[in-house]
Amino acid sequence: MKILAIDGNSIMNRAFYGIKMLSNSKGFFTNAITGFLNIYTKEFSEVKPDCVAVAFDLKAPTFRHKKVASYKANRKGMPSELAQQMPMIKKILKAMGVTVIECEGWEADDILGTLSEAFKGEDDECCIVTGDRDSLQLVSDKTTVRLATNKGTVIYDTDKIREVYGLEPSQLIEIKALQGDSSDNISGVAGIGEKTALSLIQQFGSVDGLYENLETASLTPSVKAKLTNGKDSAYESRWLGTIVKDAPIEKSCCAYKLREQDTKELSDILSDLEMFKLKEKLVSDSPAEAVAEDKAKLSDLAKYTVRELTAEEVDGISESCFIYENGKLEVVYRDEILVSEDKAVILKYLTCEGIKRCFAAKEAFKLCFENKEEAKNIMFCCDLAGYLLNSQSSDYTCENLCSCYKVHYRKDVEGHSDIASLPSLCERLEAEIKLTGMDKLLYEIEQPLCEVLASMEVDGVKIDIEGVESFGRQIKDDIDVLENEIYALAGREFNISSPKQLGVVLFEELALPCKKKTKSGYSTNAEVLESIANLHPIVPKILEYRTLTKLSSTYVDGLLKVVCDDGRVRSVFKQTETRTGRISSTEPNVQNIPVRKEIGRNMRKFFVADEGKVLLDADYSQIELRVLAAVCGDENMQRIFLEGGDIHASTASQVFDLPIDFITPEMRRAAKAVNFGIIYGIGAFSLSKDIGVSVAEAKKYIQGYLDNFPKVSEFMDKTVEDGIKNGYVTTLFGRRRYIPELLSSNKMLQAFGKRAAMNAPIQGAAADIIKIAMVKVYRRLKEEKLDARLILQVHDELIVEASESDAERASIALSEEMNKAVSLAVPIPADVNRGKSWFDAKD
DNA sequence: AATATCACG
DNA sequence: ACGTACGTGATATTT
Repeated sequence: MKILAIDGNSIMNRAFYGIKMLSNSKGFFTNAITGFLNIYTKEFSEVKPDCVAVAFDLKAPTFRHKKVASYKANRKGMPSELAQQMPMIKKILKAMGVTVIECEGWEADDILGTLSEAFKGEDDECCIVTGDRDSLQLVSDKTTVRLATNKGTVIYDTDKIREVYGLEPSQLIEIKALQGDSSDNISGVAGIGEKTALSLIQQFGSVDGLYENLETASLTPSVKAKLTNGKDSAYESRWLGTIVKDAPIEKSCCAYKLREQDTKELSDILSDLEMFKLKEKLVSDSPAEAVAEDKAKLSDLAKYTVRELTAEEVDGISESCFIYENGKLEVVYRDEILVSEDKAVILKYLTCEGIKRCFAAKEAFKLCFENKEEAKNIMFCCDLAGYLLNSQSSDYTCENLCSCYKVHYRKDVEGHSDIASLPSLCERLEAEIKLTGMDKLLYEIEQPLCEVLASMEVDGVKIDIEGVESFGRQIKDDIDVLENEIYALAGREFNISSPKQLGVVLFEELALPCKKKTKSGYSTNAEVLESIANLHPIVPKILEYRTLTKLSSTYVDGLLKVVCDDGRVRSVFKQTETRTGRISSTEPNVQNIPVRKEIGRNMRKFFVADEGKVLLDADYSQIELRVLAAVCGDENMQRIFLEGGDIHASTASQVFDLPIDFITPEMRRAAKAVNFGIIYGIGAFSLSKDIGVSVAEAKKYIQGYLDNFPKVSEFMDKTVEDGIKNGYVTTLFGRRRYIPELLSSNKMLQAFGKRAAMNAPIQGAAADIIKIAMVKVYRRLKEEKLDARLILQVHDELIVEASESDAERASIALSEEMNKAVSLAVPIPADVNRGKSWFDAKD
């Protein structure tokens, strides 16, 4: 009989620290479980054992055992992120049919020792899997130890031990007796370390042998003295370090045979933990039960037939779900799955009166717009619902949502699993949305917005390609010149874009002071370079080189790569990407086109209006601060906005207690930095860095600010408190953000969680507001039948392309709808400008 | 695939 | 003693 005996605590520990933190939507950590099961399956398939046991330490021993005293004394409580995973892994193992052994008063390695002793018969074999070198003493011709290390498993048999230590496995105990082991609270002999212990045992064979010959041995007087003094301790350590081999556990192999897997239980636990990859791996490992299970379930389920959708029957479809992707439409209606790749049929379906639920509606909206039609009666979007329910996830596929919300994923319907599962998934998500009070958010904001985004994506924005090309040529010439100047100043050629090579040139060859390091070397970011810019002429050149290459590769080349044949770029606006509720933009990202620096701002000259049209640019001013003033209820802060003054100057005036005319630009800058800092969950250190004052000074500013606006302080405290209590924080409009980091035992993560908790209701509410504004603007422009369309969104800024004749009315519509998007305790004015290019339309 | 950097709100 | 503001996406280099 061959047994696989695993040290559960040790492997969980190794997995926990070896794998980056993973947590599911509920904030439950799963990294140790994942790591453990990966190691388990790998070892199982390599060892091919007849039976398996996983041993765990059990706390709170009720009767005396030699190690009990030291056990508690020297072991720090494991972090809560790991502790919470321990009961789960035991449950999972039990469901897998694996024997879990826990024995009060004995540690896991004692259990392993006992098992290795029990499996010493002629045909027996014991493979121990652990991360703890202690267990190496158990190695014999019947027992191997498979040591889990950072670099994979290392197998120790008797020969390997001899090779590595030059000792027999059992002599490892003797080493420990002399050397000790601080992690196990074993003292050993004071002053004897690894080297000495090894040479002594190699020479004398054992602790006994050593002390018997101590008088006559040729040892240095100091070592002799240490040994004499530490004799008692050596024997005690030897006793403590010896792994027990007679723990009171079941010793017959029958007890450790794999039992039948409880597939349902296992699959439920893993779904609950949202560990879908592992579920697939483990559950499909026992096909017999899984298939039987699926068959049983199948008989209760609707049997779908699949056929082509015809144009004639479309109008008769009263209530259905659909998925439209890659030109293919799938509809589930009653007990049929209807498919079509015929554009006319698809359009007829999307524009018909029937009520529709769907997955990823944007593509369908786009198809309609491209054909001058409008999709009708799309009542529910699964992906958007899933996003609202948990914005942390990165995967809103049908299959994943089914797993998260325990909806049976219909793998049985060949090639149409997603659509076959959609009706149940919709039902489940609708209930969940209602339960969480996010109905309005979904039905009045996100879903209508989806159509707006589709329209923006279809329209795109016109690019002055020749303008970009000529700007690019100009920049590339400048880069060439700079490159040569830099090589000349450095005295050699190197890759300026490589932070690694640049670091060597600056901080070694030119011996400039290195201010900061990254984990792989010198930090060479702009902040560091600016601080040493006046120490060597090469540094400003490098900064300029960076600015220009960024412009050239990301903006000039990057933009030219994505313009369509008609000279417009069509960014993808992603609606389920950010954790705060903002939308994001890709291919190209139109939300980070340069504006702050003059040279970069030129790029905006090439985002232009089509012939006969103009661009209208409307942006909210200080929307986030206004949201803060409104939600925290601080009348003092609200009054500043109601009076319509300069918010930064006014806060400066209040915080420094000076009339507004006495506020210097310097003071205003400081107040502005504090205002931003407050929104981000401020820290004195960062503020001090930002405005260049001492940390103490920064602290005073923050304190002064919070004293002046006490409700801001209260609001932040309350938000964090709610976040800890509920696991999530919400915006004014009910949007949630789950923040599992708040419950972390890692101080850094927890601090991050607090900042995120303070920021999310502000950034999130601002995102909600502009989304509402977008829907309103979109509807208003349509209602007034204006030749004007929303084409871009940059978080607090909307850009409309309008015909010259309708520009004035569109401009009014834009400003009115943005101003009255929501009604808060403070106004939210939007400033509108117009021009032939984005550059011109800014102020 | 990860890291460093830098563009935006 | 340590790290140090929130949220994104694209690019080049290095592993």
